[in-house]
Amino acid sequence: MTPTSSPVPLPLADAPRVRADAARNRDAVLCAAVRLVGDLGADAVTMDRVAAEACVGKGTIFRRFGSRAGLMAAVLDGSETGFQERVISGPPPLGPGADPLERLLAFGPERLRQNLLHGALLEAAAAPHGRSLAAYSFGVLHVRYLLAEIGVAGDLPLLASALLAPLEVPVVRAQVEVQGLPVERLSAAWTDLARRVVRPGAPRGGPAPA
Amino acid sequence: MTPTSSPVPLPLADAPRVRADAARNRDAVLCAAVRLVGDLGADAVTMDRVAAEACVGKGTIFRRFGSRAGLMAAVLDGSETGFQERVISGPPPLGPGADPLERLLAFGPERLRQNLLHGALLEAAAAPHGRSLAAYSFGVLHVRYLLAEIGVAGDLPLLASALLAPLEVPVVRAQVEVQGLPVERLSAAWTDLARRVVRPGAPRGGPAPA
DNA sequence: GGAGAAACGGACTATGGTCCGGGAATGGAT
DNA sequence: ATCCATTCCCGGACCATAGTCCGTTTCTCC
Repeated sequence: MTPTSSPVPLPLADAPRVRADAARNRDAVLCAAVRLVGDLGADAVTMDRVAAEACVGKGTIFRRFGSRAGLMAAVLDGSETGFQERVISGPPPLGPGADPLERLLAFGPERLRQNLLHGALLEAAAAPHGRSLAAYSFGVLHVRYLLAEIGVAGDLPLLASALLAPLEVPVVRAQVEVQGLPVERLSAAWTDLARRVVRPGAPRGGPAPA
Repeated sequence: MTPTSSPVPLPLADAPRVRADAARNRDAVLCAAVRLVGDLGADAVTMDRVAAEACVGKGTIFRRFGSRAGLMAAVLDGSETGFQERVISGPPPLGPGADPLERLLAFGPERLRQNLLHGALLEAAAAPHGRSLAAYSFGVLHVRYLLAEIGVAGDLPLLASALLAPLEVPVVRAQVEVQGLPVERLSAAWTDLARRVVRPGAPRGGPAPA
């Protein structure tokens, strides 16, 4: 797929040469982890199990992925990348081509669905305490861009973060799984929220801080 | 059962009589936990340490508090109760007596401060995955009430939850401790958010502007 | 004082994460 | 091509900690 004209995939400046066995093991571990997560669900997967499945020592996993969260983040990477691609270059209204407001109103429910779909995995991939940083910061960046495009004034980074916060996995999980609210209702409430935030009227909002 | 007219303070219908030693141990454990959390911080406190400090077996702690999170919730209880009292019956603008909007705008920053102050403890008190249910549902209830009082129309429970979500400990911790944003800026952004949400203009939402 | 129920406590298990001695891959020298 | 020195990696024993289990102890009520 990648149009690299070189035999080895992009040595990338002075990338410290990766030993062949290391790469092989990394792949084996990731592969085993993906399979196990698919079969048993993220929170039933233990590191020892992954190690055994990949025929690899436990230490190897931790050296390559740092922690359980790191491994889960790697497992998650595929679908998360797909999501980001759909946002960046997919068809409207999620992708470019639609009005920024439309794109925003499409983004929330889509992110919500994504969060519910991969809930366990996303939580497992969250750093010790906090959300999965990569996924989160992409969302903030995108929403912030859309808000600017729409012409919203104010502290855009924090406004974007505030719009994303109600979609966080623990929040929506509690609402859906504990309170039993239907997903459509969450979606509707979120778009309502977004419209309220975006709605013109300049409530105050000083000039955006640097 | 029969309304037992016993001399002990409020047996509460048919409360199963609590054995004296059980109560004593419970107190000892809680006391030790409070002290240790105060001295070392919530995440340096292990169950074994608490057990040793309270001169009690580890099993006893788990029987009484269910889990580490349960114990931490009990430790947290004091300050959380204090916070709720200030909201329910304290002086304005947080307490009753001020306009609902003023109360709302006071509530957010106060909750924010509370969350930053007891961040570690609040996270430790959160159930396996999710927020501390008691604190959260109180906040939702209160904000929901204020929104109704202000005359906001729409899905109030979810709107309230959406207003509270950006104040969640993991979110604000990341913003303050990782990104280094000043607390005042978070406060300002939240009140801006609240004003936007409350601002009249009926974007759509449900009918019944009460 | 005795019977029965409840609680105690610490050994035990499960799991994430660390450490370090042994060993293989790599690149250069012969 | 072979061999050697270096470097990095491997793997599983080891540790810390949350949570469970069950024989023993202690309380309560009659």
